[in-house]
Amino acid sequence: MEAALETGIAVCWLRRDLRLDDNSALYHALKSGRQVLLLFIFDPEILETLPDKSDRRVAFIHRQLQKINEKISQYGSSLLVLHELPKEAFLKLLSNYAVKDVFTNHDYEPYARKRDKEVADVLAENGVKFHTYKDQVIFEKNEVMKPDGSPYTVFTPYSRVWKNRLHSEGVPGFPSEEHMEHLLKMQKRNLPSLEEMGFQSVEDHVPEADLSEALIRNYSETRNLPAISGTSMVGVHLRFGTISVRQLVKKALKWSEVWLNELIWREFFMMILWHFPQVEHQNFRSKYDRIPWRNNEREFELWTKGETGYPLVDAGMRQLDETGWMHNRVRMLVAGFLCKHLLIDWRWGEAYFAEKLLDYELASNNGNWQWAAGTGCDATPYFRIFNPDTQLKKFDPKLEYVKTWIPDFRAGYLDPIVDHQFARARALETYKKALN
DNA sequence: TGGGAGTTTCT
DNA sequence: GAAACTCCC
Repeated sequence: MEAALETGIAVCWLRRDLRLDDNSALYHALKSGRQVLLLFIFDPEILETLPDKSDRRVAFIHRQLQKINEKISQYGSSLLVLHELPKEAFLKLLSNYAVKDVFTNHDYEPYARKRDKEVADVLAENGVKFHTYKDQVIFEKNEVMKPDGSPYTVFTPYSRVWKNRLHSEGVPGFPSEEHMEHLLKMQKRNLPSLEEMGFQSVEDHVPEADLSEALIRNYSETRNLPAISGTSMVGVHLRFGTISVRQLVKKALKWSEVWLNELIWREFFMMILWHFPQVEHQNFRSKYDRIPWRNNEREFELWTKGETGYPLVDAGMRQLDETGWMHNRVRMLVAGFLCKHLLIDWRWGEAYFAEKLLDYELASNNGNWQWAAGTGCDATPYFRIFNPDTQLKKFDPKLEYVKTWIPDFRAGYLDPIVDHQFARARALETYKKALN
């Protein structure tokens, strides 16, 4: 390749693709003909929004970067980890290295789009080429659209087109792991410590993803039972890119249509956020702006603490607080309970989940909260209101899950903070009046 | 990827 | 009296 004759290096900027295998941007960087410097930037603008300085996600990222650094030291290279605003980090980088190209993978969130635009401008001003790639999804942006060119806002037709397109195109691979010899040779550097960045190291104990054939095949049967380990726990790994979504889709195609649909829901909500970035703060359906949320702070606090008096709701909220994870069936129940039984704005619940969930992902969290509140696209209708006791009988009849997270649970338990029948009637009345 | 309430049907 | 069905929210 001609580029190999020139002097100057390439930079591969990792963000939420923290892996060395099947990484699209890394693959293209390593094949560019230049030596590749691997870079990660801890963005203070993001870190300062995290209220908990023992945040498990920061610890998880830090640990993953250490693993990557260890791994590439075997190739005589090192990860460079900076802790400053990305724009400034790049200016510093350009003054220390003869950078000719920067490679990175697309990030679709509103803040990331703004950040990447700024970095692209800085690089352009300095004559550096900025190459960006699709990596975290199978189909992005405008790739799955209605025949008239507008974005889908209903899941089922979207998923149909998504699947057709996948079958005709297949799943691409980017075997970056086969080209590691093109990493820039340099002395191994240490990462800034968590403490230096204002955080504390914590046990993150992120569960390993279970990608076994048996689990994925049984997923459609076991996924609704919170007492069973019937879910794959891939959320956090997809969030930070420690697993390639392409590898997951290959397994889904072989073993489970239902599990594949969950992966498509993820892309559906990412597509929605791309085309309708205002949903980050606003109802997808503006008609729902008229709902007079009660927003009772005391009730919200009881909800967060898992003291609503409804066992399955409380067990879920306690699991979330203690582990940073909640079973999906229970997520739907607690979200519906907050919005409908308590008439608290979905944004409050969304913000709480964003703070607590290890697998927090803006597009999915927002999409699913708006789904539960009825304010979103393809959302659950306002009159569909979960009965927390019925859900308990259906999905945890032996109280196994409940007793795991509420060890002192007894038949009496707490008095419900609100009577189901009363709350149901109130929600129907409130929504109906607002939507008329 | 509901549930409540009323009605009919099965036992 | 439980289970199935139906209409409505």
